[in-house]
Amino acid sequence: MAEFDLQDFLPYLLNQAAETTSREFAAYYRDRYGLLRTDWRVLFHLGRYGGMNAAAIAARAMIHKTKISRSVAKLTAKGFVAAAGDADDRRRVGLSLTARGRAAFDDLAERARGYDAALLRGLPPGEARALKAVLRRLAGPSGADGGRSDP
Amino acid sequence: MAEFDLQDFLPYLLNQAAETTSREFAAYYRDRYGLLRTDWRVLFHLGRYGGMNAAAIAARAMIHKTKISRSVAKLTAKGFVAAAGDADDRRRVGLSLTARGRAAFDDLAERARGYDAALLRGLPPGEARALKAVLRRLAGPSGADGGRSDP
DNA sequence: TATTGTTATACTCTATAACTATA
DNA sequence: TATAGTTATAGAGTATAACAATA
Repeated sequence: MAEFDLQDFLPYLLNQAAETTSREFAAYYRDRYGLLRTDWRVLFHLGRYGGMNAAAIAARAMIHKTKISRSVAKLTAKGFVAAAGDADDRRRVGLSLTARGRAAFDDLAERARGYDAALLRGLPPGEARALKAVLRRLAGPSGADGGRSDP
Repeated sequence: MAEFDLQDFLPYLLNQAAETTSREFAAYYRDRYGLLRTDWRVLFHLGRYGGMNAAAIAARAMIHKTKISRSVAKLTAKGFVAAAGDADDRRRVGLSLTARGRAAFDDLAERARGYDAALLRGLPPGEARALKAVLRRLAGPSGADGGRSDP
């Protein structure tokens, strides 16, 4: 490594790659369904894993509960998500997709899969898997050293 | 690939990895020098490549000129950057680091290098290089297919 | 007292249009 | 007319504190 460049700095590279690769897909769910990033993630979790409450989404998706609260309100207003009271603990709200939400999820999940494949086109399958494994490690609860807690 | 998960979606993985790996370093330049992300990138470019005008930074660093304008104003107010008029074209402003800016750059560049190395600790050097090469390709001016232009 | 979910608030990041002063 | 840089504004993303309702 001769001279250290911004193009050699992993956080910068990751940020640029994340921005570039997100742009087109984000434009799709925005233009087609009026969703923002958190909305799409919440919708995805409910579609992929079935009904759950806000805390469960928060734990699975690493999204703060305040963001989930706002996304759920929006998704409910759009008719994508239905809320049901929990008889055992009335603080909890069971969330699930409506038929319309399910249709949006089916469309978006299929497109996400195709979009992902297109991004990785040209990489041997083994390298693609290795890349994702490294990214999962980097995305884990630590920076260059110690742990971090969800604020 | 059995069931497609958000953890398998490259834009999501990249975003999470970028967030996690940026956090600690961003906290450092924020707490130590009162800088934001764009400020650090502008400072880095001036330190790494020498004096240049705003348009040159914009071209090299993929930062929009409006962001550069604000960062330069801030870096100048902090005494990190000095501006000099261009006799040939008085619209242009030659930017360069002051001694204080140079000291901050030296510190931050060294830390960036060490931070980067720490993030990649555990990866064989060849894999680290391959990772960065893939990220540079993904960060390039295309998403899953066509090109994009700097708005 | 603690937990689930909401509301309020602020800061950061990005995008765009409109402007100025020069050319 | 076109370009270098500035200012204004809005939207999107993130982080925290404080709250109501319930446990």
